[in-house]
Amino acid sequence: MSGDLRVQRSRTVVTTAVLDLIVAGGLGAVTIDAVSARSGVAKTTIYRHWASREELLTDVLGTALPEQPVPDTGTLAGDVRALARGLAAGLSDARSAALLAAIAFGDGDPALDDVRHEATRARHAVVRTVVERARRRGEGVPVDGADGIIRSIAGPLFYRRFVEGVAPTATLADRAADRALNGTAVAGGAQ
Amino acid sequence: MSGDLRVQRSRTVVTTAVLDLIVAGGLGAVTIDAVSARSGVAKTTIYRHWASREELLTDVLGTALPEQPVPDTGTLAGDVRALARGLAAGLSDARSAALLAAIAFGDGDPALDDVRHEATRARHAVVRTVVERARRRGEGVPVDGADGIIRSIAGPLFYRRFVEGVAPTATLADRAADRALNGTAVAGGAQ
DNA sequence: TCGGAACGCTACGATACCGTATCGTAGCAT
DNA sequence: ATGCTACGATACGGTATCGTAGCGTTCCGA
Repeated sequence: MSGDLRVQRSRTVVTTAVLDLIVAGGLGAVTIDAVSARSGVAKTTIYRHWASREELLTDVLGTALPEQPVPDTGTLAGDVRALARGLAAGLSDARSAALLAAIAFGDGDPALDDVRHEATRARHAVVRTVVERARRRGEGVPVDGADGIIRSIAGPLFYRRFVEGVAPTATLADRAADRALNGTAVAGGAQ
Repeated sequence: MSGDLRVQRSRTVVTTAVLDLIVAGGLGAVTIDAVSARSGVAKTTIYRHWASREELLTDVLGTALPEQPVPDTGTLAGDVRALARGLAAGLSDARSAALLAAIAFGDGDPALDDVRHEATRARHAVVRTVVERARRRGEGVPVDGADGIIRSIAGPLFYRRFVEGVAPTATLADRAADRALNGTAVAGGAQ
């Protein structure tokens, strides 16, 4: 019924070009003309598949970030450290770092806020899972819970990457994980 | 020699308009036409004082952030907590928050990198001063030093404000300060 | 094979922005 | 009072962007 290879090809090629442009120059670099030039797909064809630039960006931002595997090391400390290292690795890769920046900060266009927030929420869900599991095991958890851990990990790593302009190392990730768990009182556990 | 009130007035009115626009819509909202419309100063006059949009933004970003007072509570913990609370307060004010975002993240235009980095360095200097003073007192200091503290404070607070979209509270600041100092091994102190 | 769908190309109209030119007006200093 | 300087208004050339129209070409599917 709808197995036209041309359609599939156009969509994937355009999507890839959008990601490339985000990596190269952020969301602002994603103009339809630039996408057309980079992908080799005619501008008219792009508009045949997406009604507007906003819809194209929404589509890409909502689907481009791969599923985050949930670590299961047996302890909250181990899981949190794994998550921190995973994020540091992601931020060290130009492609995923640019995508994370686009999702986390946007470009000031409120039209993308919904997708961005949804994608952010999905990223955070992994941490919530890990914390919830630790609670069920009876482990102690920081008083500010998963949100506190999220900010204590993503905060410093994002700051390193996007303000200081340097890719965070595994050592930095470990320090962030360390602080996330040991910096404030724990509660709810058998300690 | 150069006490023309008209010049002074034009410059201040334009500068204020630029700040207003940054608050309202980020660096991207600062177009010369918008500045002219908002300030009531003719576009030609703006160009008589600043050679280009870039020069105008450089000027404003370089001078708009007020000097940060250096806390001196007698202990590193007290000083760090004061700094964290100060930053949280700054991020809770729409005006300074927008300015901090502009300085920290920019808008992708590399032409502003120099000012932004210089302004960031100036902000960080306060933390370095506090840490250096603690070292001279013989206090223990986290192994990753002032940079680690900076990231552990600014990271979570920035994340709260610019990713989660919520103004950080004093409680959040205290937790960040707590984690910044207690999360990782200390060194150099008499303990 | 052949009809319809998808595609590419080019050219638009409509904005928005930068930075400049022109020209007349208003205010400052002396 | 008068000359110099700053200012305002308007218009302009140039570029970039969005999104659309027209038209011919290519390819998929039945």
